[in-house]
Amino acid sequence: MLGERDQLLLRKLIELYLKEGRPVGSRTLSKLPEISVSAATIRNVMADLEERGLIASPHTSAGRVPTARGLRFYVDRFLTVTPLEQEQVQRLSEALAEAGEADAAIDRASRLLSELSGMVSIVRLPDRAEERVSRVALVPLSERRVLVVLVFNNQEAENRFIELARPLSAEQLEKLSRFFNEELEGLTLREARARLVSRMQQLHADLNEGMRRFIEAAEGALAQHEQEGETLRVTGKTRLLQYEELADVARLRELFATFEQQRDLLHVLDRSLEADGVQVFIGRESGVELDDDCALVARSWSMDDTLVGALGVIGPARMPYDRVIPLVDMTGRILESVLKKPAPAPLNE
Amino acid sequence: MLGERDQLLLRKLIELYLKEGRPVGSRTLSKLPEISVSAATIRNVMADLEERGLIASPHTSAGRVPTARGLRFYVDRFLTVTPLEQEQVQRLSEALAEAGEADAAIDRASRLLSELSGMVSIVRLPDRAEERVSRVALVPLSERRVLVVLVFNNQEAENRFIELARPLSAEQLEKLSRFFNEELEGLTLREARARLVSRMQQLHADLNEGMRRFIEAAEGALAQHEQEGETLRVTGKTRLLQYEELADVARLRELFATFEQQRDLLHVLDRSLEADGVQVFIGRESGVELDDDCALVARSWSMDDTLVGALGVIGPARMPYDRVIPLVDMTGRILESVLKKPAPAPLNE
DNA sequence: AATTAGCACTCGCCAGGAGAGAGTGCTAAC
DNA sequence: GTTAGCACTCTCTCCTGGCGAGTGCTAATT
Repeated sequence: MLGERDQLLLRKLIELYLKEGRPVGSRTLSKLPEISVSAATIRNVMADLEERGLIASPHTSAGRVPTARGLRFYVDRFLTVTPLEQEQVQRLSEALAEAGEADAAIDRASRLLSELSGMVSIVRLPDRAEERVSRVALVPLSERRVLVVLVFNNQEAENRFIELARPLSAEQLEKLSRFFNEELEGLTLREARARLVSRMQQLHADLNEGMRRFIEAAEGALAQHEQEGETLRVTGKTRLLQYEELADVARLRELFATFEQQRDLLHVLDRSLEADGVQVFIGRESGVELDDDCALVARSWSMDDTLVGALGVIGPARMPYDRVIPLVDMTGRILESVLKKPAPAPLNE
Repeated sequence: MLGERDQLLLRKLIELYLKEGRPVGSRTLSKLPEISVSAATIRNVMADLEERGLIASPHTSAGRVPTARGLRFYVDRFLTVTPLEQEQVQRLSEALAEAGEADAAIDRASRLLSELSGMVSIVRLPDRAEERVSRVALVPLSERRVLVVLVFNNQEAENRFIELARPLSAEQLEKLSRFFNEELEGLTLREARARLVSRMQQLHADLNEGMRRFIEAAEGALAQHEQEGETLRVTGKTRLLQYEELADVARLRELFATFEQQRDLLHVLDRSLEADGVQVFIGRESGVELDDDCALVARSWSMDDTLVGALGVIGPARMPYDRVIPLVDMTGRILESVLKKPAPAPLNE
């Protein structure tokens, strides 16, 4: 395939390009201590590499730049990752562990991922509608107002307020509470709604007006979340402004438009769901309408041993892969461990 | 001060500028049907207006552009607002009414404000630490896991999970529940924590180990929110990319940096807290490190008759004030009405 | 046969200059 | 007080001619 020397040259070229961000010329390369051939020879090699589609020249007299394919090759063959600094690992673990709920943990993860990478982070959120209700609590607030607390997997809770047309007695509430817990436990929100509707019809005669109304209202409240349907969180868009290679308003606008779209992004993330470990998508190969000099580093994450989503960062194709890859990996790992089942850690000894 | 004709000219000049975004020349103005004097006369008037600091010319041969002061004058004296389209009002009301909790309503408000204005929206969030606990509910999830639900003002609820070192009996939980409700009702989170600490010491002897631990854990859980301290929500930053007058990466970067800072922004918003109705800050007059061709339209909003925050939009100084002002106003109004006390609307009929 | 030095060539970038277009300020006439 | 006229200024665009960087090819070298 590719000779030893050719590989070395490609490698050095890419490393230089990643560092400096400018096209690399044959003379520059020839001056490197690792390289003992002359500029002319390098030019010949470069011509070959260009033919293979690994590098390209922006114009006749501008040195060479790695193509998406070249970078891909580099990442697959040459890259050695730099282990994450202990300090960063520390920071991630603490921040995510502190967050009480899964939502909060995911939120922090995306923020930190963006901050530590200096790029945009994307996280595919688990679909709440798919999670299973483990407990329902009714908290009377006033004569006509009741708080419904939905607990999912014993890990997360959501609140819904219900306004009553007429007051309910404590016993009635008690009865309703038992009813909800018996009926809804283990169901997803979607199923729960359906169940309520069907039970209402069955039990119609046994229920009094007030309780029926309450169940109706509860059924409406369950629907609340379904619409929101935010399945992708994109954090830190504005960080992209700092990269010179993207410093062009028209291009940025396009990029941001892609983020809004979400569909494409989700699609790529889904592809990384199947694979193990960290995936790197460079340029258009991702299938996204991403600029050719953008890249996506992603990793899937699971909750309770089922895949639920993926997370990653998007930035310029010219990014420090050796640092970004372990960062994404570690964030995924930590997030997983935090979300694993009700935290088994006892609070005080 | 300013003659009738001079005012008309200033006004027309600004309207044209707002519409076209380019410097306005004397010839262009003279062609307007409302204006019957010649270009030469207009030039004389313009010289006066320039002397007063109301307009300026970017360079010798480029027509005039209103200064921040000129715009200010325009907004104060000439502006007639266009009432909001019924459809938009509808959309706002519905979206905000649907959101169950205050948090969600505020979230939607900021999103809509940004979307409908096409600019950045900023909302100063009420400080959760200042809100008063109206109810505490303990929901046992498993032997060693309890969900604590904190209800504020009967309108919002937050959840905290607590891990127990050893199981508590149902009676103990019942007792704790009563204890929390009696002790904490009407207190802010900060006060609640303090109270828990002091009561712990007083009652030390009367409590058994498990309950003491639980109270300790609860006290820790209360602290969770205090750190987050996000007091300002900025939504839709990337919309600014579409404005030509800001289409410059360096400038955008600065702007975004200002948004991150928050301190300055909060300061300006606070100024609008004191005033009634919608406030307009143009350019640097806001005191923010805002570009001179940015403006802020803001309005304070209250909850239960106490001022809690402000909301508004930031965009190019050349914005359609006649539409933006009523939009900000209406959003504030609707948000207020939605957050007013537990919604009195009965659910069915 | 592989490597290298040499050299003509190409292209982007920048400075300088010319011409067009827009708008002004001033002056003199109305 | 208003207006027409005109010289002037300034930006913008297009063109031009170096310059520097880097290439591809060829012929000489090892």
